[in-house]
Amino acid sequence: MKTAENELSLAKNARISPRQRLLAAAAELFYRHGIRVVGVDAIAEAAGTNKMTLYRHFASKDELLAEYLREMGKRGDQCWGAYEAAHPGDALAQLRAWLAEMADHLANPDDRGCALANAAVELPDKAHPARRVIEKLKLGQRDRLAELARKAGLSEPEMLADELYLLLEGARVTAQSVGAEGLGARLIRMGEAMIASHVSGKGWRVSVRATPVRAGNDEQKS
Amino acid sequence: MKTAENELSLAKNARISPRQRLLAAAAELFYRHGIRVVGVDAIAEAAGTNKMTLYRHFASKDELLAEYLREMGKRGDQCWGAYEAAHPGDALAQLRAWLAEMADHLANPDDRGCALANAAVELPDKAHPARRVIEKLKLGQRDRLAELARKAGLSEPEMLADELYLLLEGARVTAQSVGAEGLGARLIRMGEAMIASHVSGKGWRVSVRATPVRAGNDEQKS
DNA sequence: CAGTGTAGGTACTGATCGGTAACATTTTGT
DNA sequence: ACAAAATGTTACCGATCAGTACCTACACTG
Repeated sequence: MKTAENELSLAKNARISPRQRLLAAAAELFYRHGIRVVGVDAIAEAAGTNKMTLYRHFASKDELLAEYLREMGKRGDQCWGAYEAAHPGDALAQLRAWLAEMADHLANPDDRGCALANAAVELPDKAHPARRVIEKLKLGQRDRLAELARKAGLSEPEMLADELYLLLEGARVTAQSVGAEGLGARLIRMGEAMIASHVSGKGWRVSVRATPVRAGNDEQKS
Repeated sequence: MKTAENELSLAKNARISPRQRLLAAAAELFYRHGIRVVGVDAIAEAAGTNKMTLYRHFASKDELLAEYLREMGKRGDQCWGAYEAAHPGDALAQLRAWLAEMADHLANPDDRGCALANAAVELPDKAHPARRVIEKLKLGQRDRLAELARKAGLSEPEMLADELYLLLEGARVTAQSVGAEGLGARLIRMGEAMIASHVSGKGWRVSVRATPVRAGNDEQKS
């Protein structure tokens, strides 16, 4: 169904290597429908090719999955690069840009949360090779946050990174299970408060001014 | 493997109705291994019965799944009852007991996070009947938090409930994707700080003291 | 032109899935 | 004791799964 646009976007017509088409199709399907529910046939068909070509480029579905996860990690890295480009040298602004974009993602009804976290939920076997990829990438994301917090001169950067990270993960998973009603605004408010509590002084023992206190309109959309 | 105890706990020997045995087995397997990966045959076998009996009690796997989710909701309710019993009338203590127990769950290596959230991740189709169950139960949990916060006389109880809820969800999902290393302590620290910021005054514009002021036994169990 | 490697296509394996039919057996209520 | 209900057993259905064998078509390189 609706293969029309897919045919145009990533079918063989385009001069893109089958491998990349397969990866793009796998990313789309894995993220949208889940890992276990998507079969290799469906991926090959969505990529405008067939199963044999898939198995010529990837040793197994698990390896394709690992590649997909690595790709998602790279995609996240590119986002960080964009923040760096938008606010060169201003680590704090980059951090806040990240927060704003994450809140934006929440509002998107097509968003299915974090691909890595979802994959971890679908792969309970901790010995699964993809789990190592997930762990590495997730720790990398947290380290990015910590590095940014450190560059911004915030106190206890690792602690702040953990706080922001937990907050974001909670928001993303909550958006999936109960919906994203006004969650973006709440995420920003809480995240800004966390950042503010680390601007100076140490730890939580500091007065926190979250959002501009203007009462009344705390539910504004992005 | 290790069917010995299972045989004793939920096989037909025990005078438990097949329906309850099936539900218990489904809960165990769904939670431990995931929803899509566990087949009805495996559930029936783990319950010491067979597929036909399963289908005589549940119209479909989806309905069994919905019942399983409702059961998890009930189980959570019983926890709340325990907090109420442990700290009768003291809503704040109940809230903190909840936080401590959640932190405890994180440390358990067998913990697989929130069954409802995991199910939501495995069921991307928002029209799936189980999604309504998940949403209702999740909102119920949040409302419990808000009610407790209100009873404890904390400011902006709904806001605090959201904060604690996001924090907990983030911690649980993070424990699954990257591990629970020292996460329980961090959860308690952040949660206590959130609660403290609502003890008086309104919103974030209040001085926050993270760790409970009364030094000594802030780690007390339920 | 010949040779080589990549891609597409078809058909297959063996296993498992959710769900059902038909029948035998056990438990239960009275 | 007897009938009715609940449970157990086996076999089956159509669909789908991950993965493979085998062959053909094309494009590039010499």
